[in-house]
Amino acid sequence: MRSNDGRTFTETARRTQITQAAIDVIAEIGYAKASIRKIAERVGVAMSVVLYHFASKDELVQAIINHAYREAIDAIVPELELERTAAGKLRTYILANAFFLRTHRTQYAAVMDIGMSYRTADGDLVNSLSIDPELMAGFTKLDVATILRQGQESGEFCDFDVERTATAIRGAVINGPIMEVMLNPEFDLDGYAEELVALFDRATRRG
Amino acid sequence: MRSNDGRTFTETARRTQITQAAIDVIAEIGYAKASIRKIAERVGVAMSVVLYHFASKDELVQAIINHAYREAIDAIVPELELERTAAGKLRTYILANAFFLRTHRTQYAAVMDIGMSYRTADGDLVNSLSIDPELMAGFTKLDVATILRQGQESGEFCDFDVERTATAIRGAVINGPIMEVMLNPEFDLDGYAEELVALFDRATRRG
Amino acid sequence: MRSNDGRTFTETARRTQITQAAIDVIAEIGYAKASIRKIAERVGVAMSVVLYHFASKDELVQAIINHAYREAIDAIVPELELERTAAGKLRTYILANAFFLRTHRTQYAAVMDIGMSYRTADGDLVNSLSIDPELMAGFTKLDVATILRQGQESGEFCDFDVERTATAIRGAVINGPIMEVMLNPEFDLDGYAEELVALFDRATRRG
Amino acid sequence: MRSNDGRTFTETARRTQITQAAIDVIAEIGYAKASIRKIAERVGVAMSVVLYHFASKDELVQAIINHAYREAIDAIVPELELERTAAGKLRTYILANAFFLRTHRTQYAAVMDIGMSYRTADGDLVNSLSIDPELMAGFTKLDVATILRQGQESGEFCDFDVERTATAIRGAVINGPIMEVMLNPEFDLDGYAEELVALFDRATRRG
DNA sequence: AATGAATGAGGCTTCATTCAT
DNA sequence: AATGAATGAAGCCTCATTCAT
Repeated sequence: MRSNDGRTFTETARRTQITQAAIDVIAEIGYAKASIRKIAERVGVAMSVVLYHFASKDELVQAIINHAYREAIDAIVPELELERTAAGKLRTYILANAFFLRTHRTQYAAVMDIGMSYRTADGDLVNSLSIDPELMAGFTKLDVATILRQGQESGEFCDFDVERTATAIRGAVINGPIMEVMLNPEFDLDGYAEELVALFDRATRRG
Repeated sequence: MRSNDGRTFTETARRTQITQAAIDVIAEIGYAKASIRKIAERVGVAMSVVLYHFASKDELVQAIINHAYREAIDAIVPELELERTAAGKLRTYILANAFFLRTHRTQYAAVMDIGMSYRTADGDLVNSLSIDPELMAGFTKLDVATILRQGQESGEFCDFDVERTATAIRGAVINGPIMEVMLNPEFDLDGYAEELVALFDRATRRG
Repeated sequence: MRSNDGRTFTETARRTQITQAAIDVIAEIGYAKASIRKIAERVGVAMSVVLYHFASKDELVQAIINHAYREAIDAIVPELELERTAAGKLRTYILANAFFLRTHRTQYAAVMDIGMSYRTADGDLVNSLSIDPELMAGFTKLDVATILRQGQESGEFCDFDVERTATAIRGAVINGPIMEVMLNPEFDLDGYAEELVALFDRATRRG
Repeated sequence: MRSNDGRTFTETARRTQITQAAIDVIAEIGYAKASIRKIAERVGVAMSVVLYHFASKDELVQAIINHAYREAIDAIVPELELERTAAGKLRTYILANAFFLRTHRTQYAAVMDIGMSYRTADGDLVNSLSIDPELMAGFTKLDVATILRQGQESGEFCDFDVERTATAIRGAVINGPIMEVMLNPEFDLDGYAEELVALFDRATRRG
């Protein structure tokens, strides 16, 4: 019996299960120490089972990344599309990211860790890992630069460099709190998000 | 002939040399693949020389962190102390950090990588690594929260939560561009810094 | 419907198909790397199909050997039987072997590779693999020693030790060119065979 | 304390010891099953010791090949150089090879096995393994084609194709008996060699 | 102060084989 | 007749660390 991708139902289930376990393990002990053996132990199967379902550790990492991106897109993009104004979208972008980060802490941590640690055999960084192309479409909709551009075109936002400001927002909305949360799990993400909404409203609104 | 810490000059020189080599290697191939042997090769000595000077890899990592922090403090704190106003200090904080990041890219990359990857044998994160206590003093002076607090007390800055805003600024000034620079070495840090100065001026100034 | 050995036609066909695929794969990547999975992929079936038809890898190897020997016997023995004189048989032995080697290069390569590489779990060499007894009869007819003996009895050949000379001829006719052909696929087997015919004629003829 | 090649005496001794053990193990159980672990066990050290002295299994294989070739050259070439006539050299070539094969059975077997079994990661055969260039000189002197050419030029030998006849001689002198000896360790190599001397004398001499 | 040698633990991966369907 | 899933054993290799010199 086969589902899509030419994969059995069992196969799909196992892959998901392993991917989730991998995320948990990486979040807990870090990518560097998250061996295939430990991931298998978390699932409760032999190590070779993991390699039966994922041809290599690289392929598992890729699955994790795709899984995480897909969930983020599924959680955040619909929220964004409820908003009409750029200001509303920016506000939602910040709040939805914070909410997602709070509810998917381990996933975020795992992806960030992979992002810093993972290198191919050649030593290249992770963006060489091919992201599932169909994700790319949704991915673009997650891009805050698009929101900023819309806001400038509509006259809602004041004058600033879109790309650079987008980097700044990503830094404040994503990269900063990730670190914070890793070091201090008590960090109040929702309060932080509200502060950010106000901050970037002051920083972007016209007049 | 002995310098401080009961270390001879030679000893101190070798330690610095090894620390630098380690930083370069980590920045180049990532912490995960930066073995003691490769670091030793970069210096041009036998692997055991590294372990002669650093009792364990943990101790070397600690030295790297202290080295990096010390250089950052030495580079940025004096700049900050030239400024009187909180707005001036915030501006300088942003610009000096950007300049330091540009001139110490490998160091930054190495520290970030360690920050995400490094765990003690127990699985604890890197902040469990004891930071040289004498650094702590200077370290506090690097804290942007202090600047923000001063600005609110002096009435230069508008009303916002100091700690949260500090996290946001660190995210935009440090965490964000680090990622950006690692993935795209051409990223224009100076232009980015100028944009940030304007952005956070709009976001923090009273009125 | 059953053919001999209590095997259905389908069964026999699959076995032949798998045996052939195995030969090709072994010739291509070597016995050491020719895993059951790769052989199954060549056939286009699941790995377990191979083990459904051959109880173990040992059994598959045995089938390969028998298959190869049978083909060699079928190709060469009839040629030999057309000849009456020992000299004619020797000549034919050399030419037919060369022709067979040229047209069954992969098979030869596979069998040679197995001959050197294959050991049972106990470490024993391949001749411990039971050769299909019915092959033995034909096999004897392939033996050059028989030809030499006939030639000495008939007075065609001069005086030499039969067994030793047979080993020499096999070395020059089979073992040598196999190596040569593996390392240099352009090697002109037919020209070589003609040279051998002349050489062993000079070496064996009376007077 | 260092000997040539920038290697310690201990290092050189260990390398030799490991190379010898590897040859024995390969001859005994075949290259395919001769794992680094088993070789280490034969020496009586930990597996990682082997990899401390040889960066990879490839490097060990290369050392084995070079070792075997060097010994063959050292044993046979001086014998050849004592002879003046081509016929004498051919006779010596055959006898010296047989003697060497008898006294270095395991080495021969190991090299042959590697020759058939060894593939690089790309699947290429062993001649891609770089042979120590300084060996090449002596190696050429081992080539029977050179002897045949000399014999034709001097008029000792009759007319035949040099390259093809050389292949035939190698087949009868080396490849054939190797197989024979592997399958039947009692095979009388010296008797065989004498037969070969006579055989190839008949086959090559003028008139 | 430096270093060569050795080692055990662990990492990823391949493989033949078993079993339920 | 075929196959997907699972698995343990083994393979090569990297690494931090210890020790004698």
